[in-house]
Amino acid sequence: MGKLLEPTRRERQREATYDEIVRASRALLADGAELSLRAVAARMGLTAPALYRYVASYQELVDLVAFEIDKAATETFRAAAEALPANDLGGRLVVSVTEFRQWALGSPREFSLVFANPVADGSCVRRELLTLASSGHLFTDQMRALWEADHHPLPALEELPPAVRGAVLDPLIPAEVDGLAEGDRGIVWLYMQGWTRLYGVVALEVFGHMDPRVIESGDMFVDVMREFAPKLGLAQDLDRLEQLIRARIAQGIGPASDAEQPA
Amino acid sequence: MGKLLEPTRRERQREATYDEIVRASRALLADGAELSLRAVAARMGLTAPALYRYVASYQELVDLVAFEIDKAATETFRAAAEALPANDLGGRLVVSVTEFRQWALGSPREFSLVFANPVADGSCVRRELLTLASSGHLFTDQMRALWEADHHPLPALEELPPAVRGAVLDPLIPAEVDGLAEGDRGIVWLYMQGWTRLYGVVALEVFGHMDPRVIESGDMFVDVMREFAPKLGLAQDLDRLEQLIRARIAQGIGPASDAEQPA
DNA sequence: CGTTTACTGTTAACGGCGTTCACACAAATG
DNA sequence: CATTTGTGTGAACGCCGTTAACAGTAAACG
Repeated sequence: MGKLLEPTRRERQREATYDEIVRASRALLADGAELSLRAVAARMGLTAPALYRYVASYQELVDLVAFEIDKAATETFRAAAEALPANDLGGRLVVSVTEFRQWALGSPREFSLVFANPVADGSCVRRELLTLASSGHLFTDQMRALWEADHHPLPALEELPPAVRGAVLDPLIPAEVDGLAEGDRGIVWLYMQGWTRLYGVVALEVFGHMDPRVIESGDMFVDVMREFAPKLGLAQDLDRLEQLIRARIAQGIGPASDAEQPA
Repeated sequence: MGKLLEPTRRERQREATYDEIVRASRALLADGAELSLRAVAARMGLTAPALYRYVASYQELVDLVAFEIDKAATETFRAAAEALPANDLGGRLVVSVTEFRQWALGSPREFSLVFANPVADGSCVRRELLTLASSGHLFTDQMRALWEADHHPLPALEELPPAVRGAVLDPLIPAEVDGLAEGDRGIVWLYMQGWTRLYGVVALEVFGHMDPRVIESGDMFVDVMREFAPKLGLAQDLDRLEQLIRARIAQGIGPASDAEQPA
């Protein structure tokens, strides 16, 4: 395995084709069309069977596209955070998850692809996708930075149920735990709790199983954030954080208004 | 429109066919197969176009089946509640939602059909479905009974954000608010909060976007319940309620073990 | 250099899907 | 009785994922 350098011409070409597959797929979704092998192929100017040189099945295409969509969306969440001062870690986290919500509401098909795509049994490969989710890493990194700055109280390991203790010691979720003392692994449980709360509101809102007026105002989202933030040592910041959320919500749904580089 | 009595022979026949459509659809899902017009028709011994005499489109079939599945599942949630004394309203609620979780984990396709089926724009018809959800009515009825028994504190109307105030005064969710003073409409906001929390854990678990060990143990579900129960005046009952949850979880996934009448 | 190999694309075809249309037949209606 | 209404069929259209056999072109090798 000694070909680290110099990707051959063919390899570059192949990589470019993968990129084009992803671009065509995203364009399809953005146009409101269904994601299908045939449609992607047609958009690329080739026939459906050709795509089988790159993905083994439709599901694999979905996984590929979902991964890349999550990755690209995460960059917008990160950008939103970086509009705030580097020392406002609470604000950065809150702004990122709010951007996540706005993205989800504006891109429901994409959200479903990434986050409502049953991982079911797919034992090996799809489990990795869970651990590799870009957005997950962003949020957990932000939560960790927050804790390392103020060392707010964490759930104690010995208070956690056995299964949770096992899960936080050997995490299967997208979280970086290197250099984290075992005694501080309670923070991983906070990751999971936070993600559960966040996912709940956003999924419910995206699927429309909630009063439209509450979706439109974002009040349930704010409510969930206010309830969870104190666990991250942000109790005294609640009102300011709510203002940050509402300011972003007021800008409307979808990407903040910054487009992507076309080429 | 004066034919209230005596459903004609044809009407009875038609109703029976609808029943058979639902039965065939549920059998299909239970067999792990996909729900499709052709498969349902084949299972009934007829051809696909014939189904268009009963549903206008595939989506309408899905809506019909989803509604009936929710209705049937709700009866098992209710049955679980009624295994407890009539005065243990907190226990009944907790046991019902636990049954809901176990059902969801054991019937992921059915859960997705009912609760992850984007309601999106379908302005008129599908909105009604939201309001008619049987499970929703069960849970909100139980929460209301709980409040009427002990009058635990409710969020005050004037503290609620304007959009929420509007939503609780004229609710679009499956909740019975007749005979509920306007000043007590804060309970509707509790409905929404509770449903959001519950939906979050369960959907995340069903879609597998959570550490499998935490799903298996049910610890996140327990955590969410413990966090929310105090809002229903159940703070002093937490440990007992957790025992109820864990007892049911220990019985395993799926319907408690009581089958349905084969007819 | 030429030859062989590997890669990338094609066309044709299979079975399945939702959906439409023209048509046949039985049952209720007058 | 004749007529309308309801309920089914068969054929067809255009999608879909997927497979198989085949062509051409670029890289790799002797």
